[in-house]
Amino acid sequence: MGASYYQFCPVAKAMELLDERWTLLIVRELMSGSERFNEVRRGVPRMSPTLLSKRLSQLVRAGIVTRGADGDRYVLTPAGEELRPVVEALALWGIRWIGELGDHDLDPKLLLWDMRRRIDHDAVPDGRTVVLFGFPDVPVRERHWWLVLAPGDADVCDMDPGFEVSVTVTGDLRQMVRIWRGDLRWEDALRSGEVTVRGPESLRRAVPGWFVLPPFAAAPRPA
Amino acid sequence: MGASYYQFCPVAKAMELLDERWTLLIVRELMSGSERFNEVRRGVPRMSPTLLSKRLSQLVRAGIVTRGADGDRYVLTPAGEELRPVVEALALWGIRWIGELGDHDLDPKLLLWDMRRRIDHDAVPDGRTVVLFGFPDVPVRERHWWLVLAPGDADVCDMDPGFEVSVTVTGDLRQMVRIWRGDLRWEDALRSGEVTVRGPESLRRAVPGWFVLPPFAAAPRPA
DNA sequence: CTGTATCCTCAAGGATACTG
DNA sequence: CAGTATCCTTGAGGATACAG
Repeated sequence: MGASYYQFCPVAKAMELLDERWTLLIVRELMSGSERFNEVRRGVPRMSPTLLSKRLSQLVRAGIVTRGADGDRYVLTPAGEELRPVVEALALWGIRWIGELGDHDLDPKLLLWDMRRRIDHDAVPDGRTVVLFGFPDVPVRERHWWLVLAPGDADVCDMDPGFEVSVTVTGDLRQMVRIWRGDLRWEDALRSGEVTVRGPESLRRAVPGWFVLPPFAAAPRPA
Repeated sequence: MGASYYQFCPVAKAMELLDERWTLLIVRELMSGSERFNEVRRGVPRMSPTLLSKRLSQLVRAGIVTRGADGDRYVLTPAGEELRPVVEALALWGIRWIGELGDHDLDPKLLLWDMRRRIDHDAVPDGRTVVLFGFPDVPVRERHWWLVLAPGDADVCDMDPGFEVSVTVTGDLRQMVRIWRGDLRWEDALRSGEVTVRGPESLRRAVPGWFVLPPFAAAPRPA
C-alpha cells in the first residue's frame, strides 16, 4: 500500500491506494478486458513481472480486484468497476491537455495490442483477413506487424505468420498513433500520403472502418 | 516530474504528472479556494514546505497552475480547472469505498480548516458568533478549537481568542469527522448524545445549519 | 503460462533548521 | 509570509534470472 496521508478526506484516502506508480494503468488494463497475468502484462510491458505481481496483490487486498472463480483470472470487484469514471476522467484530461508525445511513448507493440481489442468484427470481411502494418520510422526488428482477423477473433504477430496478406498499411508509427488517439483523421492521413494502404480497392477503402477508435479519441480538444 | 510510462495512452500521460505523492491533494486545495503558499500548506500539514514548493513548481511547469498577477498567488490554469472531474470522481469513489479511518486520519486542525471555508454565512446570526469545539478524545494540546464567525468571515484559533463563546460543541473528533463526511447525521449524533451542543436554545438548534457539508457527503453508500 | 527470487541503485520525500 | 538549505533514510521499483 502507499503511505498514508493522515487525512480523512476521501480524495486522500483514495490516492493512498491509487497514486502508486502503475496502479491505475493496471486498472485500466482490467477495464479493457484483460484478465490473465500475461494479458495485463502486455498492456504494461515496461513493468517488471515482480512489480506487476506485487501491484495485483495490493489491488486484491484493497478490494479492487478479485481472483476469478478458476483462481487464475483477475477481475474487478464492484469497487474496482466504479473506478471507471476516474479512469475516464483521466483519459479525457490527458487527451485534451497532453498532446505532445515523446519518441519513447510510441510503442508499436502497445498500439497493435490496443487495436487488436477494438476491432469492429462486423465490418471485417468473412473468412481470414490479414493486415500487415509497416512503420518506416521504427527499427527493423519492430517494423512489421501482422494482424490476423477471423470472425470474432484477432491475433497480433511480430513475425510473418505465413498467411496471404490482404492489405498493407504503411506509415510512420507516430502518425498511426495520432490516428489512433484521434489527433489525426484517417482520411487526412491518407489524402496527405502520411499513411498509405495497398490492396484490393474494396478492402483499401474499408480498412479505417475495421478499427474502433478508443472513446477519448472523439473528445474535443482545447482551442 | 514523475517518471515516464513510455506509453501514448492518455491515462498514462496524465498519471505521469499526477501520480506523484501529494500532487492531487494540492490540486484539491487550490480547487477549494486556497491561493497562498501557507493556505495550501494548511491543507497538507504533513507535507514539508520544501516538498510543497517543489510540487507547486512542477505543477506550474506542467501548465496546471500559474502564478497570480501579483506573483504571489497560485491559481489553476484552464487545464488545472479541468482536473475537477478527476478530483470529484476520486472523492466519490473514496467516500463510497473507503469508510474506515485510522486514528491518525483524524486531525482536528484539518477538520476546522475545512469547516472554516464551508460556512453558510447567511445562516449564521449577524454580529460575531463564536463556536467552541471540544474533542474529548484528543490530547489536551489540540482538544479545544474556537471558530470565530463574523459576516462573510471565519477564523480558526487553537487558543482562546478571548471572545464570549456563543455555543459549545462537544463530541469525539471521530464522530465530528463522521458528521463532516456524511457518515453520520447531525440529528442522529445529537439524539444519541455522541455530540452535544450547549448554548442558548435558539442557537443550539441552528448550529448544524451553519456548516455546509462537502459535496461528497451526500453520496449514496454501497449497500 | 504464472508468477518468485534476488540484487541493486537511486532518488523520493520526511525532518529540521534557517533566511529574505 | 513565503519559501530555501541540508541532511538522511528507506523502500520503490528497475533488471535479470529462475521455478512450478
